[in-house]
Amino acid sequence: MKTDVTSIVEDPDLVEKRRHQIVVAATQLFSEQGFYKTTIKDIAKKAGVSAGLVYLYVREKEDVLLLVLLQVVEAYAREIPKAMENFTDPLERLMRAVEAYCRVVDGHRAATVLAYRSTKSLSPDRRELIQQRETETNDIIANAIVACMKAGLIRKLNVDVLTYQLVLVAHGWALKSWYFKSRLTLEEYIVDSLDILLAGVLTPVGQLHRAELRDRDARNDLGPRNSRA
Amino acid sequence: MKTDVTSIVEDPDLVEKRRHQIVVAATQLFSEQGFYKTTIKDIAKKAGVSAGLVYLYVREKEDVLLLVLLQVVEAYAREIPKAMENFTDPLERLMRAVEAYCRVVDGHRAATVLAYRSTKSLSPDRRELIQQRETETNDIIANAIVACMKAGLIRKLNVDVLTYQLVLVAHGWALKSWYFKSRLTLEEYIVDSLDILLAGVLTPVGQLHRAELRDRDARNDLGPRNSRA
Amino acid sequence: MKTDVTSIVEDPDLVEKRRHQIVVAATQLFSEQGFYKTTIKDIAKKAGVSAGLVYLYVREKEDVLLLVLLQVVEAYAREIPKAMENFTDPLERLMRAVEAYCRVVDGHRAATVLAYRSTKSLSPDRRELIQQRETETNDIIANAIVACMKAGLIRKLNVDVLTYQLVLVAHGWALKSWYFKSRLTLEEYIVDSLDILLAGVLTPVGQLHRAELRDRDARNDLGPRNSRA
Amino acid sequence: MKTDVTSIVEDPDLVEKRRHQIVVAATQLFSEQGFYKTTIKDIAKKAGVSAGLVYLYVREKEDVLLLVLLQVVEAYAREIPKAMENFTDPLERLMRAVEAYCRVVDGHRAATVLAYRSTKSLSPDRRELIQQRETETNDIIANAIVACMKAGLIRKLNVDVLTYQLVLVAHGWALKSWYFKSRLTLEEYIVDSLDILLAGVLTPVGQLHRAELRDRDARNDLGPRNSRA
DNA sequence: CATGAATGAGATTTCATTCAT
DNA sequence: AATGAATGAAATCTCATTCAT
Repeated sequence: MKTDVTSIVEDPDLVEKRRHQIVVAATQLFSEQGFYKTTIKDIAKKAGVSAGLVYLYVREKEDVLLLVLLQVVEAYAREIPKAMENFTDPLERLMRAVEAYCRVVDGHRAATVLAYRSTKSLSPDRRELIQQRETETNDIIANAIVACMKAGLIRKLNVDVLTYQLVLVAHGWALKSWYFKSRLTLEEYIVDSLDILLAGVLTPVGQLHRAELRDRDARNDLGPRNSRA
Repeated sequence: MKTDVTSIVEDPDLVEKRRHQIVVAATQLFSEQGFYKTTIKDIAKKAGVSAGLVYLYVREKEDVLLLVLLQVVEAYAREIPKAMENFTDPLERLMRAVEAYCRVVDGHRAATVLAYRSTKSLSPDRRELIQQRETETNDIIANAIVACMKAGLIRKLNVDVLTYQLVLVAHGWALKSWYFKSRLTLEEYIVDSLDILLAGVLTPVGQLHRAELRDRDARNDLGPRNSRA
Repeated sequence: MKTDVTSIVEDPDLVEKRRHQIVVAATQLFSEQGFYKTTIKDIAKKAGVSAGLVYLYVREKEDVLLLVLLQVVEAYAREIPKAMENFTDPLERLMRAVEAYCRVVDGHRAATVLAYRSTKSLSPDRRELIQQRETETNDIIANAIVACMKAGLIRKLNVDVLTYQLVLVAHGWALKSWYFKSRLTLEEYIVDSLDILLAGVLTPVGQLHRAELRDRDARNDLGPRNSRA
Repeated sequence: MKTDVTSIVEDPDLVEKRRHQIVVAATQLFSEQGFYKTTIKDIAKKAGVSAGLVYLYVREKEDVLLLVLLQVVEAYAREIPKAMENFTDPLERLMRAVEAYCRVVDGHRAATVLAYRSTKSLSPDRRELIQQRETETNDIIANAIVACMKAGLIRKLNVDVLTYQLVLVAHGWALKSWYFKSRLTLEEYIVDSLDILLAGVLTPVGQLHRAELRDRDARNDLGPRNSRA
């Protein structure tokens, strides 16, 4: 969770607060104009601080990008496990994970696209840091798939490929939002995507199990968000 | 095929030749270092010409990027129909299309990633040009899906979502090559990905039909590449 | 002893103490990295105070340099007369003066070099202040030479030139310490330098007189440091 | 003679010419205001070129300083041997060398002072380059002293110390010009300084020999510049 | 008195673009 | 058509200095 991005300022609360200001401003600007067309002065102005101040909280401009990207990948790493934690059924856990992933992406659409566009603008070590976090997130999905497989709900198949297909579902929502936005809601997108992919990978037992889950949710007023395994 | 990129030089053959030199050099450099870290001088040196010459064939640096990206999306628009043209069976056409897409992406891995990273570095009008071509390519896939649906091979579902899922399969090979390269061959990736997606979308009739296609290919020594519907 | 460098703080003892802290830190840093590469923060950190504090005792950064340089030239003005005060013989006074000069320089090697390098970094009025003190020191040497001349110990010659030659002997020890350090001790340097210069300027009477002084010192256990005229 | 300072521009004549422009402007500005207070824009303006141009001939600002300082130390290394080359008499060679040294210093007064002030502003490797050249120059003087010693003209003494005393005579003319300028001509300074130092180091034979040289010069109308051993 | 966060002016350096040759 | 030297605008980053606490 700790970054190597070091600050001249000591007070950790202040660092937190200032960095937040900077990251919020930078995320928007980077998304609109890209990393290189955004100047430190732009960021400072939008954040309501002086240009020099930025350098009290960051060593170089690239650190701002790192901070922005870390924010996203750490949102993934935080939100997805949280969405799964109250469920024990393997299939439900997998579906919750994908759903949560899509929702986090939706909440950070700009930054997700930014991650695709700008990770290579980072120096190798910073880039590795981001990719490592991303891999950790993917492992959560992969583990959920393996659990389904062990429970006989998903047929034997290449876990890496399915993992990436699910991940790309989530990322795709951000990457192609310019195309989807006028055609689908996020909920429809999630349901349709899962429909296609799960239909392709569930065993007959898995299909039955999925139908049961759907029935249970339909009986409860509570809706899927609060269901228990 | 026609670009708005105008050149001072008249002789169209020379323009063709010089632009090719420039695009080849630029593609490699943009992929390695990104658009902004690559200078016109870098490109000129790698292309074996002077910096000034570039400006005889291009009005601004961004035009070079446009030329590079056009090259990729036009490769898509050229190769995918070609891979389908000798086939009439709707399912086979769809599978050939996806396979061809993946192969073109593989042949332009660097440039495909570049498209994700750098399309936003273009001015709005140039960006639109690229996105329009991309949409055209997607339409080829979408039409193939619709054809399958009409033939009762694919069940009713959201065509846009499936289209994008298939497109993301192809792009994913480039985007995540750093992850896949050590784990899968391109062929395995294509087969596994189609396996998952088709299993999820084919109707019972479609499943049967797919099995037939597979049997036919297995009987021929020719292998799938030369089979006819 | 009085500087124009004014302080916001009233308590003179505190001013004294704080300035000492600052000067000690600054001397070392300026010597190692030069005036411009040394930041106020560097100085403050090494002095164990805050950056803001420095500005309670100094009006601008240049004042710190002035303080540092004043410290050296005032060490000259203090130490050299002290080394002469117990002697009345003109030749001995001159030799003591040069010897003392060399020793003070040795004790402030870094700051002496600094004076050569950085006096010009001062504003004109501050620079003049330093040069004036330096001239005062030189006058001490010049007067000692004139005394020897009047006593018939040194032949008629250009006093300014000899003065500067003697001064440069002292300064040279600091300026070229990178060259001398591995070849000579300070004592050897002083003896050899005086040997050369005095041999060149003493009258026959002066030569005899110098021999007498040397004999006297040799007879006393006391050694030259404590001898009386 | 060749520097590591590399230029983007190929044409060596142009490089020569531009660098000369730059060095002339920089020498004056560095001398007046010091290295750090002089901006690249100042230099460019005084040289009558654009700021960007400077960077076609130099990689960093520090390279300009290196170029300026090299110019001086190379003038030493060029002029001093030239002043000696037509003479074979060891004492005459030594005197010519010192005289030439003083004249070169006089011609580069500003840059000589700059060398004292600013050598430490160079990075270690560049600094070493300068100091090495300086040592080479000193070796010329040292060798001339040794030759006199072997010929029995100078008494046994520490060659390093005498070398530096003679070097400091030359440098002193620049370092203390603010003091000397109103009191002495360069010629008087040279004669008086040599008078003092040589009187102190010549053997009786050397003294006689020096007198002979002086007589010979006095007999010729030609004056010392054209005399032969 | 002391602190240290904040400011903002200013310097170096890069590079797209032009243009004389 | 081609070259490559020259320009000059713009961006990053540093740091002396101030000032609220």
